[in-house]
Amino acid sequence: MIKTRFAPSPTGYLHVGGLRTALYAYLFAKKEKGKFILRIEDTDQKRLVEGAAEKLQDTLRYFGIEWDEGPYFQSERKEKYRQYAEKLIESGHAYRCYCSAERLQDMRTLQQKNKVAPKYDRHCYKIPEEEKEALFNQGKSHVIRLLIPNETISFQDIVRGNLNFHGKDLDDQILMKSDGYPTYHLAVVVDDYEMGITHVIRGEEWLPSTPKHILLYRALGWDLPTFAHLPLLLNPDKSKLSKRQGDVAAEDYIKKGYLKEAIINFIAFLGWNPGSEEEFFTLKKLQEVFSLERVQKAGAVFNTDKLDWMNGHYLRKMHAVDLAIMLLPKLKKTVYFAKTDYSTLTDESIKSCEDEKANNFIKFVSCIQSRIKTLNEAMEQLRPFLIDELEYSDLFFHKKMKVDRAIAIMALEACIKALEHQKDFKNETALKEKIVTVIKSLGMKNGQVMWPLRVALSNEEKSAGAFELMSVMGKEKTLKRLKSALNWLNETSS
RNA sequence: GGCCCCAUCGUCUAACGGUUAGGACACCAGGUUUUCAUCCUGGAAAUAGGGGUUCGAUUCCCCUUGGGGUCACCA
Repeated sequence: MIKTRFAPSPTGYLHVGGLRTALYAYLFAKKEKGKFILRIEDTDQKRLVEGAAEKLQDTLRYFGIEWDEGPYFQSERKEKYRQYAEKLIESGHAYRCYCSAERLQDMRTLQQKNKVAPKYDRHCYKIPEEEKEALFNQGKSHVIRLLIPNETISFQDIVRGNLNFHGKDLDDQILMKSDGYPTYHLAVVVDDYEMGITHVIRGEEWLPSTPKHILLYRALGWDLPTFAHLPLLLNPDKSKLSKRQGDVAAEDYIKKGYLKEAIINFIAFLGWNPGSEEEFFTLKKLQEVFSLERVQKAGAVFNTDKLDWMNGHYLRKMHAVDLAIMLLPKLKKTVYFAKTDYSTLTDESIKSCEDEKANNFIKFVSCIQSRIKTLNEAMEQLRPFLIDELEYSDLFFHKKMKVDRAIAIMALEACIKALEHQKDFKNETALKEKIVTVIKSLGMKNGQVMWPLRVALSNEEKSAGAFELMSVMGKEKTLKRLKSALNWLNETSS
């Protein structure tokens, strides 16, 4: 049976690169009707972050990536690694090293000065047996190192094909640290073997250490799993995706108002494609079509332009009621929302379209639905519906549409005049007719009236349409807003 | 620096020896919506360079160049 795993170390948050690795490992397991397990690699006591393991699990679950087994914690399996390490010493594949950090540092400095690859000089391997025994009996603090044989190491990788390394280029890797914890290299091999992992799916940054793992499998007499090293996610400058150049935590994108469906869909396509021109895939559909053979070799720049577009698509496809329910808790966290008429809304009232308030709210949401790329944008565009006073800005002026202060003032004055005689504000068609007359009588272009009008009503670059806004707000509020916009235009002219 | 990996429009990618090198995002232009957005139509935009192999190379091989990863008692 196919079995994959995701094995993050709990250092704080789930990296988007990690999310993609987890996704691919999960999708592959599901596609092959196998199992996906979660293992927490917490062997570095110095880097442990409180609560990180729980957060990691929450985030994975949020995205719908559920594991069939685990989470296993490596810190709870210490004894196991120790036993295998001892076994490796007995079979001559590993040895104890008593070198101090200072000696190692000096050695490396010298090597770097001489421009040779920094590598352990096997000092402790070469010392006489009696001396080794004496050191051991003294109980001197030590590590256990893998004795790298001088031979070629070859293996197959699903995405990269046949790969060759040579032992002479490899360092005698530390397997057990002096604190009794294993290093990643020992722990990953032992666990992948004991947990029956058939496919090791991980990032390309692990490629250089894979030969060491192969050596361990061989020394322990175990069959090799299949390896698949995934291409890296990149910064715009093509370096490995890093915190420095943007948000890298999966939660950051949730916070920014991206839907999990969009994030999953987007990230699945960074390094993989289905071979067709279809591009919208749910997690479920991905489970049916994913294959490691179609994984890209080259790294992919994490460019969120496409994520924006994709998120907009998912947002537009949502039912307005669902979107409204999704937006409500976010609105409740803002400072202004509590002061509005809508502060008493609840999920239930929206869901059942209980009263006028709920219905209005849903209407607001559907007005802006086609104009938003993220939930955070939705919050911006909802403001003009909810609050009374807008704080205007130079948004009124639009070069391309030839709207300057004078034009805006003229347009708004005429609109106010025309609308003052309008009784029925519910009827958008009637409102439209009124404004058309205004445009004609002024002899202006459509945009020269429509732009300042919509800005006066919404104060947003993108927002619900002018007629939608007027009909939702009603006469009194519409005129009040237009007048205050006119005031602003007059007052700020100088 | 040693070792390793990679290389198609700005970005994500398709084309597993024969295509006018396709799609998507972003960008630009036009249309619909008498506005912004949505939506529709169109446009500009790529096989890093040089050698082979072949009747024919984006595709296979080699070299160069470029980029990246990795070389810890971190994962």
